[in-house]
Amino acid sequence: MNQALNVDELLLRPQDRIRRSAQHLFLKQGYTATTTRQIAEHSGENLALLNYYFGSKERLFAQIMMENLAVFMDGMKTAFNDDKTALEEKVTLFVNRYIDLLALQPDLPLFIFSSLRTNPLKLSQKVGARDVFLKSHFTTQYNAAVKDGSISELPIMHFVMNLVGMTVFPFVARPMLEAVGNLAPNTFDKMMQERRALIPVWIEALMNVQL
Amino acid sequence: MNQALNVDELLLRPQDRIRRSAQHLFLKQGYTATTTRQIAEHSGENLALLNYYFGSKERLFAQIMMENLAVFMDGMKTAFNDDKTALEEKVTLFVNRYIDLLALQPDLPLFIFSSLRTNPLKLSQKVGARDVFLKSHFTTQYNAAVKDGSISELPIMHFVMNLVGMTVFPFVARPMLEAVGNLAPNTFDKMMQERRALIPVWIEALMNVQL
DNA sequence: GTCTATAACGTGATAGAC
DNA sequence: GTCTATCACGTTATAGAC
Repeated sequence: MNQALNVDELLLRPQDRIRRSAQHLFLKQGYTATTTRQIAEHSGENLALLNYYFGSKERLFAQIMMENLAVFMDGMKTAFNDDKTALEEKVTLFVNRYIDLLALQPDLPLFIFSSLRTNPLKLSQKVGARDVFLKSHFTTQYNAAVKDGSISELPIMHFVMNLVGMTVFPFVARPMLEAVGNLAPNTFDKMMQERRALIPVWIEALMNVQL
Repeated sequence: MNQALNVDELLLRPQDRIRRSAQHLFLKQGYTATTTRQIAEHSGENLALLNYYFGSKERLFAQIMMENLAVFMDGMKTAFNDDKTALEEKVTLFVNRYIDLLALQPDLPLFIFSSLRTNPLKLSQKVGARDVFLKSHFTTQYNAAVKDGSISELPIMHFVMNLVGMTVFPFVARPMLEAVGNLAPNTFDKMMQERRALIPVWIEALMNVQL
């Protein structure tokens, strides 16, 4: 009974263990600060298998990077493309989905933004990202609401900056926020739970501000 | 007249040129991705001088890091500690100051947040950061305004998350925002200029939201 | 597929001449 | 103070045995 491995662990192939360790280390430390030796040791696999399965460190990173970008984008996709929900419901869906995701993967946003800065995506991949948002049901609804005057006139990108900023930014700036606010260990997580209810109310207020 | 160096450049000592190049490269690439050889070459100085003047790459980085953290914090300090201005004016000061700063140094926030994640500051330095905010005139004003009911009741850290999120976050997420919004090259900068006037109005609306 | 051993190179740092 | 030359080591990647 001192068997530490569970069924999942036993079923994992070497390439999956390597991928999982790469995911963990790249997100925590970034590309250059993570060595192939660290990944091999952390995964319990042989160093040479990394190149056998993935070709190179760079190709392994690209795979991890794209998987995570897809996960990050998927939060937008599912919240913004349901054509049965109203604008306000989509905002609530978005906020809850991202706070769920980032509670489990708090390093995800900083990893994505850092990686995008040094390693900008090719146009083809950007186009995917663009369609997820600009061609979403959300965008259609938003622009229609502006036009019929039910919300104030404001370019949708300002709206997105506010929504994503209020939801995602705290996870990026967490150490600084905890320092300047002298927050106790659990306080940050509690505040993010409070923000599930707060952000939608704030966003609605912003949509009605007279500019 | 084909002399490219100006007076400033001529007056710079070797240690200053190294520091300046380190500043440039560390902010763009981060600690591990920047080599001492890159810094030496970029500065036009000899590689050995880096260790002669700064002891090690790590000590050079610590110096750059603390200078930049001080610059970043100073934006908060000056905006929040003038005891002659009202709450709303302090918000406007804060927004303008950070948009000015980050227009010149767009990589600063990502550098700070990445560095703080992997290299958390010691308590003594955090205490400095804490006092800058928690003991500021702004905090006193805010808490008084909550108490007398002139703004809605909300822990000040939620307020800060919103203010800093709306102002600083776009610079962190810029590549992603440009991709999802399909923004033309100059559009981002124009939007940030628009936000100088928008954010204070939004913040005031948030302060009056009934929760 | 998996391993050991090693190649080929880049890194931070320093000894020692000037 | 400034330079060249070099050390000692860690890095990614691969050849070749099993």
